[in-house]
Amino acid sequence: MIRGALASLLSLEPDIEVVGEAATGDEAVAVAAVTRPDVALLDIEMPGKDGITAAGEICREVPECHVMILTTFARPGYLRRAMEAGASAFLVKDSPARELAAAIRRVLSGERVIDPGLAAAALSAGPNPLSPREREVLSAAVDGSTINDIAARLHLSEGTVRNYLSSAIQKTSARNRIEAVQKAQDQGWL
Amino acid sequence: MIRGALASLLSLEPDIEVVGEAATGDEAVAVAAVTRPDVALLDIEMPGKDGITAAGEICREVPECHVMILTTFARPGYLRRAMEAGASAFLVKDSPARELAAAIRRVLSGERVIDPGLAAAALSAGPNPLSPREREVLSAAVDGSTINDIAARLHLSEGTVRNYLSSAIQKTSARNRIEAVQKAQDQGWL
DNA sequence: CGGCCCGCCTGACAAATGTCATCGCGAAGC
DNA sequence: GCTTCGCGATGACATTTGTCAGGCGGGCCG
Repeated sequence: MIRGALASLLSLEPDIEVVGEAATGDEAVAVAAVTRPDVALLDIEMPGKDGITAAGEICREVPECHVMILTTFARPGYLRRAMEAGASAFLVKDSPARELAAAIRRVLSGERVIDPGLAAAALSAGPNPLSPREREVLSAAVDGSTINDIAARLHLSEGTVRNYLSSAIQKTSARNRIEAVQKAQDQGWL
Repeated sequence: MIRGALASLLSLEPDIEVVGEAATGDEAVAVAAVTRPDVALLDIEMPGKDGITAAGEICREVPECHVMILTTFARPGYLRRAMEAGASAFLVKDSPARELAAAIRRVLSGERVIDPGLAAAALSAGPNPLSPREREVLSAAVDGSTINDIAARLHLSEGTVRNYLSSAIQKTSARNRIEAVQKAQDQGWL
């Protein structure tokens, strides 16, 4: 519904034409490859491939396309990863709707559009401190799995999983895995 | 942004006029009390007062107003509580945008609009099995607090908190508090 | 009025989780 | 070729968490 509503609204702008829509990340990449638009506007949380990896693929396969990220959550790590993937803009959904068309025009003219406060937060927070393995284990813990489940799923020993969780807990300065998961998600580290 | 976009879109319909917008639950109640609209369209997850209690208050204070809930999550418990609060419609955001105006017209003509599949799920799932105390404790556990934190915050003994959590875990047929919290939230029981 | 029942609270035990010290192994540097 | 360094893995210990078997105390029926 949201996507459709924004598309309708953007179509009303005289200088903007909506050439395609997609519900998933993979679909977005496929549609962009065919329609070769000037701008691709992506959400991050989507079924299937997430918006950031989709952004990377679109940048690679359709180099003339400016990729913009529009997301609900202003997480520093999201911004960082979006930029590394080659995005030209990073907008959060709580800015007024009028801004969207304006941002698209600015991106088309070659500018990069980023909320200054969020940029500062992303830089001051520093890069993701979690090692790949720690991220993997922490991600496997989000759904409330027990240590044994995680160990089985990742083909690790029980104790190993504990250590990774423990170090993730310390790096996030949390008191247990639940807080660690939440803080990591807040930062966009997963 | 979403609210603004939907408002713009609805304003384009010849027979619909948007008379007010609000960012929080309390604001929504206040605006409705002043503008006395035919229809109030509410989200559930909002800062401040949540949409369901706001719906109840609007129904009480502005009886001629039809309250509609538009939410991201199709949770049975949400639907149940919305209906108990007096809502006339329950829509999820993944239906197409065109449906929204149609649903508003149907509500105005006195119909109640509910997704049939969701209604079935809400009825077959039965009512919320958690006692008030269990809900309270489980809600206090969502942010990863330790048992001691919860006990202190709720002025209970440590062991008591454990028992409530334990029984909540069994009632949700989960394996630990994390799964219990997730399942309860899925059902809209918190 | 008395007993019964049920929701709420407390204490002891078992299992899981979190912490620490240590080891193995491959990559980077000399 | 060797050393050094750091990530990944393992095992033993303290703490937290989950389970269970009871204790009040207030409402409902006989």
